[in-house]
Amino acid sequence: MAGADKRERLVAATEEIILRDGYAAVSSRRVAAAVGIQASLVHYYFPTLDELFVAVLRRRSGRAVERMSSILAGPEPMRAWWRAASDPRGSVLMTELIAAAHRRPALHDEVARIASELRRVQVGALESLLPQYGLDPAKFPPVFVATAIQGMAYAVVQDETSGFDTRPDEARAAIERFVDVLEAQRAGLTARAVAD
Amino acid sequence: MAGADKRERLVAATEEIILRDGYAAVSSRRVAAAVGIQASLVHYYFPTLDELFVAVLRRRSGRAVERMSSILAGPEPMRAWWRAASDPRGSVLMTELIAAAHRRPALHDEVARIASELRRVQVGALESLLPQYGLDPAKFPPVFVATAIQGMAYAVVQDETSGFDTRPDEARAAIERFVDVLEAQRAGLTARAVAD
DNA sequence: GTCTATATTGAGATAGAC
DNA sequence: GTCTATCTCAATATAGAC
Repeated sequence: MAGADKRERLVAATEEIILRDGYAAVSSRRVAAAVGIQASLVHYYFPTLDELFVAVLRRRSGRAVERMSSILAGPEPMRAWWRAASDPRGSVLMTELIAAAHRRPALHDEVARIASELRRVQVGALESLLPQYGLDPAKFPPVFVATAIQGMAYAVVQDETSGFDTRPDEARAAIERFVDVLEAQRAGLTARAVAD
Repeated sequence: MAGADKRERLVAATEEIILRDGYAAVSSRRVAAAVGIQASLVHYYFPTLDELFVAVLRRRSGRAVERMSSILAGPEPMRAWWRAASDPRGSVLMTELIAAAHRRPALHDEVARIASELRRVQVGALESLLPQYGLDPAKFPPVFVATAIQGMAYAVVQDETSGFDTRPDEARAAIERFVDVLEAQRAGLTARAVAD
């Protein structure tokens, strides 16, 4: 079988295990079983488990910075950002990878690099976007807004996927109504700016 | 040695291990070493590791609901809430326990119970508090506000403790300035209400 | 590339002496 | 309560045949 294909299947299987049972459930045996091969072959493709974890991260967030840039340059940046941030699979996976990075230096460095670049892109875009949304950057600086979006997405997804009875569906609905208001405000404000 | 004391020391040691290296680093051997006893004695006090994890949770959040109630009934509810939510130790510990609960049903049920009760108390208090802060519950319902506080605390603490270069210190400062504004608004509004 | 076999380490948990 | 000793299982990783 083609090596590239098997690599891909191993990474995909690992992602599924993480999503289903958490990062601590990942082992060469279990990944091998999911793909239908022997455990030692996992080590042929990924000599250490750390490299497998890093591959899972890269697969998910390889184009994360570019995607975030295009989201922020698109027609409804806030709505698109919220949608991307509150995607259950992506959010849960990142939470798990960050937790796993606790004891895996290679993974930690990679997560840190991506987190830093994403924040840089977000802050840069928000500097010009916030006034368009009618938000005063003196009151709500870019880092505040970025932290709020990311944090609320974490909280909602975690409660949803963990099955906590904290009314996360109501929270999600309220957040989306707020995004509606923001996008409507921006549409009004930018229309007026064009008219001037 | 007194049994209660040793139990307490085991739970405290487990908490330290979780905070330092994550929940996956907890093992009977490692906890025993931290306390200076044999691994088998850990199983004498906590027959299964699940019970040890639950004990860590109970120790931290045994009075969590009462504490949250008194925070919300205190003089500056938002400030106190933010301070409690953004405490690094508590936040990291809860994140790890929720992740560990992924594969530990007993722990999951206990976390879910506490999360649900906390949210109920928070929402109940916010119904009367939000107007005092000048926040329209139609725009920002209690579940929205509760999710925002908890989520932003998660995000800030995670970036701070993981050492991510996402400018979490600036985010924390901006959030605290916003809390200042909210508390000042409430002070003004409630003073006016008393004057009427 | 893929396998079998194995070295090594550590895990959770139990038995039984003291 | 606390220990030593041990069972059983699974982990990462490597060696070497094919």
